[in-house]
Amino acid sequence: MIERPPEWLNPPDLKTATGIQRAIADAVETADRIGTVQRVAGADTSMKWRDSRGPIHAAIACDDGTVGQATRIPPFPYVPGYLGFRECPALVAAWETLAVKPDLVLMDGQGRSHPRRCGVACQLGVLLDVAVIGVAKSLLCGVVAGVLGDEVGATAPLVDRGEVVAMAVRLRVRAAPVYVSIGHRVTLETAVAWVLRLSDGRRVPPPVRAAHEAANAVRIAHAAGADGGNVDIL
DNA sequence: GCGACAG
DNA sequence: ATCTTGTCGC
Repeated sequence: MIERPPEWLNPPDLKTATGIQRAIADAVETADRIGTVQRVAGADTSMKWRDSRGPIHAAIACDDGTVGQATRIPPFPYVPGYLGFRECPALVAAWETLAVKPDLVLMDGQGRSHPRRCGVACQLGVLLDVAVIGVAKSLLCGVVAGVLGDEVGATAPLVDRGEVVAMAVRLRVRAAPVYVSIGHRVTLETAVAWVLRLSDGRRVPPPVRAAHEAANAVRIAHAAGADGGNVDIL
């Protein structure tokens, strides 16, 4: 049984990055009651449109406003089921630029809800040895069992080949759910509790949004030559 | 064989 | 994933 968090956050000022950062910090203040987590971050990557062989820009956005970032050339184009092998090199490099490491990371993508039960969130968690929760916006495998309620906070299990591999969670009314799954060192129940705690009434939780924005910023800066065209090829 | 397919 | 323009609702 999953307990609903007692209170919801006020919507942040979405027009500014500081608004998002405040939302994350506020959420962590009330969320650390369900664990020993001190610092939360979001992780995401960005790339040029229709250029699945081009550089991958990774960002890890922490709740204190610091951002780890890196750019890498992926070893192969996008193939469903192999995303972790494309994104993890850049993500690990971004992690290494952080002076202070987070205790919990919300990764944009699947964790156990993967054909071989090892999505990008699992891979990242193992490589970094840190707790990771997978937050995906669409499905790679599995079907939602039963009916997902219309209300914010509604959940329904995602089943693949007889296993519950994730939980569909509605974070915004009249919006599609996100799929929360185990990444690393966290149970599905705890993962869902964290996502609910960190949510602010929008479809995607603030840490993932912040990481998305940060990764986009890295890509824009790279395109403008602000990084001197620096790309470490692995 | 056919369709589906995170980011 | 990313790009672009327009429309709808609070």
